[in-house]
Amino acid sequence: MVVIMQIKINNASAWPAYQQVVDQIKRDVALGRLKKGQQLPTVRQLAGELTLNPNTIGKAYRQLEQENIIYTRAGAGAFIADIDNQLNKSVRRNLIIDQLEHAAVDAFHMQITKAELRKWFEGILGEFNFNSKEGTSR
Amino acid sequence: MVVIMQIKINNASAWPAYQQVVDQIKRDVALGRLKKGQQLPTVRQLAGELTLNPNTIGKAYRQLEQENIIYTRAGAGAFIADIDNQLNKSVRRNLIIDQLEHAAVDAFHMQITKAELRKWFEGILGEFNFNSKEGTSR
Amino acid sequence: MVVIMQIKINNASAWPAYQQVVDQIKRDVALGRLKKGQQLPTVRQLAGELTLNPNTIGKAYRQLEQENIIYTRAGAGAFIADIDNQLNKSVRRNLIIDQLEHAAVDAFHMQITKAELRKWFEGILGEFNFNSKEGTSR
Amino acid sequence: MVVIMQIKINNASAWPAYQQVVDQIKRDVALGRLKKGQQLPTVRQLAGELTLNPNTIGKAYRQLEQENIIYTRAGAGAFIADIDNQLNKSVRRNLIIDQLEHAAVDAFHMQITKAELRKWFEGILGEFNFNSKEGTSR
DNA sequence: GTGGTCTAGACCACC
DNA sequence: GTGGTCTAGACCACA
Repeated sequence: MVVIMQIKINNASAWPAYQQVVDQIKRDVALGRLKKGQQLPTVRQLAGELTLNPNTIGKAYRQLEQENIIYTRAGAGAFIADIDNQLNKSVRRNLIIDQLEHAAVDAFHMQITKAELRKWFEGILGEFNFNSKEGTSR
Repeated sequence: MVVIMQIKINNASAWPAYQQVVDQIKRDVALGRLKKGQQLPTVRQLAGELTLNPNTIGKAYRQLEQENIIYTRAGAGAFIADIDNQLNKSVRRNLIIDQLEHAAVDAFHMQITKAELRKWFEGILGEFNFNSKEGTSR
Repeated sequence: MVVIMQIKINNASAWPAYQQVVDQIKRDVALGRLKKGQQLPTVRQLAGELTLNPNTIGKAYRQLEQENIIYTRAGAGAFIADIDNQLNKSVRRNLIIDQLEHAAVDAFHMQITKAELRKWFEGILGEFNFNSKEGTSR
Repeated sequence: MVVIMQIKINNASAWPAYQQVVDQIKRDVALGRLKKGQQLPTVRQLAGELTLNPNTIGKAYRQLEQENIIYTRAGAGAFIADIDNQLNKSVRRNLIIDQLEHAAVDAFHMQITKAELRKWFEGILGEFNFNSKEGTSR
């Protein structure tokens, strides 16, 4: 009943392990691999698979809960939540724009052309089934 | 001869101070506000302006030097370097794509449409004088 | 003879399921929807309706009995009790004041005006048939 | 330079220790005892005073940061943030109303009169300097 | 069984 | 010095 996750932890990464878990679960939700109501692996189970401490997974789940990506019920498990993150929109909008600008700055310093960067960007957008007035446009 | 920097540090930001300095200098280079050969403020001078510890500025300059954004000459100061970051292109390519994807994931969770995200992205690209039209500028 | 309950369990809520059952029954008594002597559904019956574990309902009933909101008769069922919670009044007084103060603190951090908060409070009081006019009703 | 806190932890309470720390700091901010920019005690210092583990205090500080009550800077300390919690307003509005209603339900079961409950409520409001169009009205 | 809390003690990045 | 991350292992409430 529990989903099989395809999470990989890079110990050499500058990002903390719990953050990598958060990011990859958010990504899986965005890509449609995880859907509303699905149960996530238990804390202990995922900790075992990734050879991390259960506390570390617990921290990741707590952060996901706070972002309304999942909800957790002690004694029951952790589940993908319904999407309702209209909140904080103004704050997060800036975060997203910051990320895009940051990527553009780095691209400049690598002498990447706008055309190339655009191509990468469109490639990523293509992977998502956005809540799109664009419906079947791809 | 020394450039006047327009750097602002946000103490409440999640990013460490030295990282904010690095990012804003990289951004100014990318936007053309800082050009090859221009001298940066001394560590102590900039530390004074931003009311930061000189160690913090020193760390920022060291990172910029490592990324070949600036070069430092003992007894002379720090200067904007010529662009030659062809080096670890494949590594950085992935970093940029990661950033773009990360932004897209966050956008999904905010229920932002592809069209809107594309608009933001183009807006950012518009600010830069990218190599596309300046292929020979170095 | 058995009352039809209008209880809803929110799985995504931070409150445990048994607590939600307790709260809603207490609320229904306070609002006059449930009256002295009325029989509650059996544990199994309510568990079935709410798709919860009978243990969970059992725990809720046990807590309600302990608070003298209901009484249970072996072989007969659970019934709404007469009000006689004069007992640990001083203890509970503090609990209520704590709740009110907690709400006020949260309201402050949301920059809600006193007038607005007062309006909400009066709105809630209006729903109840308090003892003020029913002094002799028991 | 660091504020002296008047926090007390009740080990017998049903509330976890870290939650009690969060609540009391929020309360002190709301009551005006802690003001924008003030530095909080260090994690280790407060942990020592309350004979709790530094991790427990760290958890409390992290939660306060997420609620935008404070901001923390590794290597510098934790500070009271500027108020800007306009976000989540609709969500939190319901939380506050839930708390008020909960208190009213409990008061009913204690046979407290509306007048008495109102008196308590006004007593609490009196302690706060709300961002009030009521200015000096008290 | 589940997740949540807490402790003890380690190591790291940042200032 | 600061806070942040992580581990190991304990205990608790909930389902």
